[in-house]
Amino acid sequence: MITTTFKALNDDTRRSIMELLKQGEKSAGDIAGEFNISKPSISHHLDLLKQANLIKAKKKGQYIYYSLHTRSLEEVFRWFVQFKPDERVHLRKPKIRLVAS
Amino acid sequence: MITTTFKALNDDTRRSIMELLKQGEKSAGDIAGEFNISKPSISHHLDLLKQANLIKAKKKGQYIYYSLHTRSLEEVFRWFVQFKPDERVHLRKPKIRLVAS
DNA sequence: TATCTAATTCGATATTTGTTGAACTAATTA
DNA sequence: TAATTAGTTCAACAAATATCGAATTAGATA
Repeated sequence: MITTTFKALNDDTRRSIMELLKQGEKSAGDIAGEFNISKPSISHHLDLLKQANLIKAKKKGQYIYYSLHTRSLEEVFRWFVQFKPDERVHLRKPKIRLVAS
Repeated sequence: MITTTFKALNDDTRRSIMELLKQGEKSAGDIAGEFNISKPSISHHLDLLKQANLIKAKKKGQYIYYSLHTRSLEEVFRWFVQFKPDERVHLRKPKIRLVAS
């Protein structure tokens, strides 16, 4: 649901979490350590991002590692494209591309 | 501010208004007529979209016409691109393009 | 001028959202 | 087994948000 995705992205902390995860997977505690916010609050943010399929969780022992899962970003991407009809946008990497400009 | 843009986009009615305006400029009353929501509420939504530079207003007599103003969509677009590094995305239409796939 | 229409602003309200400390679950370690 | 650690869930609360009817502003028209 695109509503869920937009809701998840409508928060500074959550967008920062996503940018943080560009570095690779991180445990919930590591993520919480980067913000001046309580762990329950971070846990809640992670839950909303997970609900929106923007991140995924993998449990390892007593740790839970979170990483980017940008599948649903494509959906939002597509939503934006409708407003920019004169621009060519590739959502998928083409097999062969020859571009001259 | 990207925060303002994400906030503006985080609402079904406002996203619908944007899609409606793809047809061209419409007066506030015309827009309100498309939704089962009071005019004050629509007026508020239009204000938030305007604050985010997603639409612009032009007064003509006693009417106010709203139309798309997708400049700030580019900013959000760019925000998304950072999460899709292996895909080529053109925000601007290139002068010449030869593509084979 | 008085009236009508288009749209916004105001004031109030119900709902949603972000936040916290405390309690809880599950895995590790002494 | 008892204690520790990582993380979530719970309950409560403050702030933000969407909504509405009423009041207000501004332009058009009789």
